[in-house]
Amino acid sequence: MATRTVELQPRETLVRRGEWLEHSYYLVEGVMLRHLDDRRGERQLVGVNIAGDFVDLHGYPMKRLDHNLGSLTKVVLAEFAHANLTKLIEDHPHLGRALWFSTLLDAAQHREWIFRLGRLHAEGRIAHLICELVERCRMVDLYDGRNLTIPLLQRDYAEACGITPVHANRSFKNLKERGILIIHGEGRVEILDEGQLRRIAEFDGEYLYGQGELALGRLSDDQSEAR
Amino acid sequence: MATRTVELQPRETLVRRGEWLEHSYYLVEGVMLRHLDDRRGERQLVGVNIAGDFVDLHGYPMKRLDHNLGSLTKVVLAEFAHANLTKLIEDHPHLGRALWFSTLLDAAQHREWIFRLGRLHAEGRIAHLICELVERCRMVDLYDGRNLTIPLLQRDYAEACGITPVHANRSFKNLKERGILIIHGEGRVEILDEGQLRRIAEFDGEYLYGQGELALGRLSDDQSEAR
DNA sequence: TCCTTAGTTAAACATAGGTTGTCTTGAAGC
DNA sequence: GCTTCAAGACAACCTATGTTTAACTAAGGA
Repeated sequence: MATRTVELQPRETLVRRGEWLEHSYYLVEGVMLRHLDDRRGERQLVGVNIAGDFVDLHGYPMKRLDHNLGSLTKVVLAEFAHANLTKLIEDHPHLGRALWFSTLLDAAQHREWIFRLGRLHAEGRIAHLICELVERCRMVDLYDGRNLTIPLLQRDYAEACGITPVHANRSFKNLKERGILIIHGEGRVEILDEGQLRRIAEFDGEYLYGQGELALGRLSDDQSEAR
Repeated sequence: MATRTVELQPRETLVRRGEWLEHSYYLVEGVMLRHLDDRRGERQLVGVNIAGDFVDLHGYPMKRLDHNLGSLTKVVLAEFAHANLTKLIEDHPHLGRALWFSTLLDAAQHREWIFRLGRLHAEGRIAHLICELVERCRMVDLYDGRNLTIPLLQRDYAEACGITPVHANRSFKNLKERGILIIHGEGRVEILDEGQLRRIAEFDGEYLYGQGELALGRLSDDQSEAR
């Protein structure tokens, strides 16, 4: 059903805030970042997408995006025309609900990001973000049990956590001294003590709705579940 | 189509995180708050709902909520059974998209809350929240051009903005001294200089999708728009 | 080899915001 | 009338985080 495949180099922009859309994109491979900019041009990340995410499906009912969307790594995207989605949903209402559900996962993640920024200190915020990414990578078999291989720079962690790069650096240093994790070059993060990591993050992965739901990645398995 | 009407007294809980749901509620009158709790029981607000909002429609595709939902004021709710929504959507796919859209408005607001917490200082955060509430009240004719009449306490502003009540108090004092707004008792906020308020909030109301969209409040007007 | 650049590390200092405690006010109850 | 309580105001002090600047490292190009 995809109309075509699109590829982006690292750190390219796919959609800008306010743009009107007639297609949505499914992320086949790579990592993408969603962000808002403040008046001085500083970015606030509002989401990270990995392979298997429908990155701007909300652009289908909303018709334009309220944030910017770009690649972190080299990415491969499958493009879907909104007109085709409309037809699909009218023919298969349960698929419509599955797509709806997948956009609500974003909202649930957003709420957890609000919690992270509002209630946690720098180390907890970084820990929480890493817990989320580990958990989501685990769900799609991109986690080897020890290394998170999403090539975010310390600057990116700072932009996600509402802190400065300098302070992100201080925090990573503390986390390393406490034996919790080590950030290596090229953005590889080695998790040494996931239990403690989750504790300081006050992390509870329920909001990722990992089990028994209409997860998009397993769409084909659960048509029986619908209705 | 509503199965029944539900009323709550101020500061009562309607749904708790993790609860399984078979109904969703449309807020007919009053104000509701959505929040997550940290380990010590401190609350982080993740949303404010006013009359005209479908407060937990995302509980329909998701089947359970990842956050708590309660009343701020006395509220009147209309209850909709999920089974009825399913039938409605299958019979009227464009209504399905309108409902989907309304849950995506939440997500857009969440993103702006992330921005607020990540990029703004205390005064800007409070200003941003007030701008959002003013704008949303204006959209449903609940704003008189000068007074925001949502009875949030300074404590509530603090819980929404990720600061302490003491610091919220300091910030309100500064905003008053700068001639921007005055918070009166019982949560009435008098806006003195909306232009400056929006400036320090870096506020741009685009994300509320106020015009020309499938706003739920005008569902009946725009069936022509659908499809 | 040298230079450049991006990313990171680090120290010194400045400030926003947290914490604690005290005081005032007004409403609710007796 | 008196208490009690919640909300708010405000001051003193402390800590987390921001800011600035500079140094260090690794990769890549000339």
